[in-house]
Amino acid sequence: MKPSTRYHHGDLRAAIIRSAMAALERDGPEGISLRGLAETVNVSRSAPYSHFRNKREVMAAIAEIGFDRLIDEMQRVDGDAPDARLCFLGVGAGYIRFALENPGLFKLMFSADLVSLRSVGDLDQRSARAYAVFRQSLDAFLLEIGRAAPASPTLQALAWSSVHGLAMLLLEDRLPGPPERPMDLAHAVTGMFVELIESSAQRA
Amino acid sequence: MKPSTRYHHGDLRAAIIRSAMAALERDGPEGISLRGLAETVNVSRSAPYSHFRNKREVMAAIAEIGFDRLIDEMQRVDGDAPDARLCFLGVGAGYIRFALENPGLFKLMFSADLVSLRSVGDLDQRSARAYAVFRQSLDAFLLEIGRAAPASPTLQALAWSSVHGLAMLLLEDRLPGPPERPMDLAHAVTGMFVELIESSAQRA
DNA sequence: TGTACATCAGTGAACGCGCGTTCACTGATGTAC
DNA sequence: TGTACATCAGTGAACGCGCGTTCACTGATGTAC
Repeated sequence: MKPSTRYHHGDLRAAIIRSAMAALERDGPEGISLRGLAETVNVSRSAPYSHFRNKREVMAAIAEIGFDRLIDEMQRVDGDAPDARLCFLGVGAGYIRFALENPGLFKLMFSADLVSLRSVGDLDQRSARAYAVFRQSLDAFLLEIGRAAPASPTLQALAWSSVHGLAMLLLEDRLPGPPERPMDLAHAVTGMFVELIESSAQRA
Repeated sequence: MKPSTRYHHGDLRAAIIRSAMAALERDGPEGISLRGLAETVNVSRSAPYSHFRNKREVMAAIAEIGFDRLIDEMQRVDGDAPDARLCFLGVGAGYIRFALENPGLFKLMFSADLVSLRSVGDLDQRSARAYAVFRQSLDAFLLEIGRAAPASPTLQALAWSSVHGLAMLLLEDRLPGPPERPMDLAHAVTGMFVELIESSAQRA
């Protein structure tokens, strides 16, 4: 049985996406080429065009999966306690862990040049869902500590920016004195954010 | 007088950098090519190699200038009061303003793929200086409100991440419900960060 | 159960493009005498 | 002041590369009769 000799691949679409994911982590978002993907999957250069209209569609498909995985990673709470505080900490840490473990994918997802959300409905929707997960866990935490429940747009932006910024800086190695255990820093930073919110809530 | 016909350009190095800056904001970091720069400056394709060893050196030179400008922008404090709190707010807002006004340059400066800091001594040094400006204004602010003066690595990372993350999300248009006046959000977010620190300081 | 046929995933060659970089060269400049 | 010459910024052609995409095609598949 030589599956690589078959005329019809079987599930080329899935194979291309799988290969694209691998290339993404190997060479980064810029390193992906349809020709390269086709070669990896042992298929002619034009074969991918039976499943995708163009390169942008492939990139969008990958980014879509990326947002699903990001959601999974955020919801994989560390502890098991249904404590809103721990839950929010888990979401924040999950966000950063996802970025560190899938740097290429993360960069792709958050690069306007590479994937323009607005043009692809499904992608836009999934990115919104990822954001909703983050926002809801923030709101639940606020509620738990007795503070004005739906976070203001400003607080939302501050919380999201903190996690996203730290992920970005760690990824691009732009943090002065880069930590040898990045996730330790991630936990420390999210922990400090939570403490700041808590102490400010006690005043209100 | 036809300066474009001269055999020797005069100051090709500066002209290339200037042209690169323009291309950066027009097409983004990926859109820059040495050939394109040469063409813009009306010079042969190989001419740039009299001033730069390769493309990486051009990118590094631009990024270097970028960090200098970032420092200027951070130090262009809004008010005139030598108030450490206002100063820190100005630094944070300056950081985000710089990113919004020079998106291509900002992305280049913080992209590990495009410019590897570690390999270029001068660049590394200037990026460190930019970070120092930020850290010092944070420390001054902490001092002013009577809190443990040199910020812990965790607090440094949180502060830097907040500003950087917000800049990045605004730049890549990844903030849900993108604000029509981004700098208003920038001021609100930095303002909230400062308030959180102040209220937590009152407890200690 | 057997055969004609429509479908469409995959082929292979080609189009046209832009890129970084090298190399032998040329011509302007300014310095030493 | 005038001239020989070293220097080196800039030329132009070429090398070799990888890319996205198109197009007429072929061969496997499965359905209708």
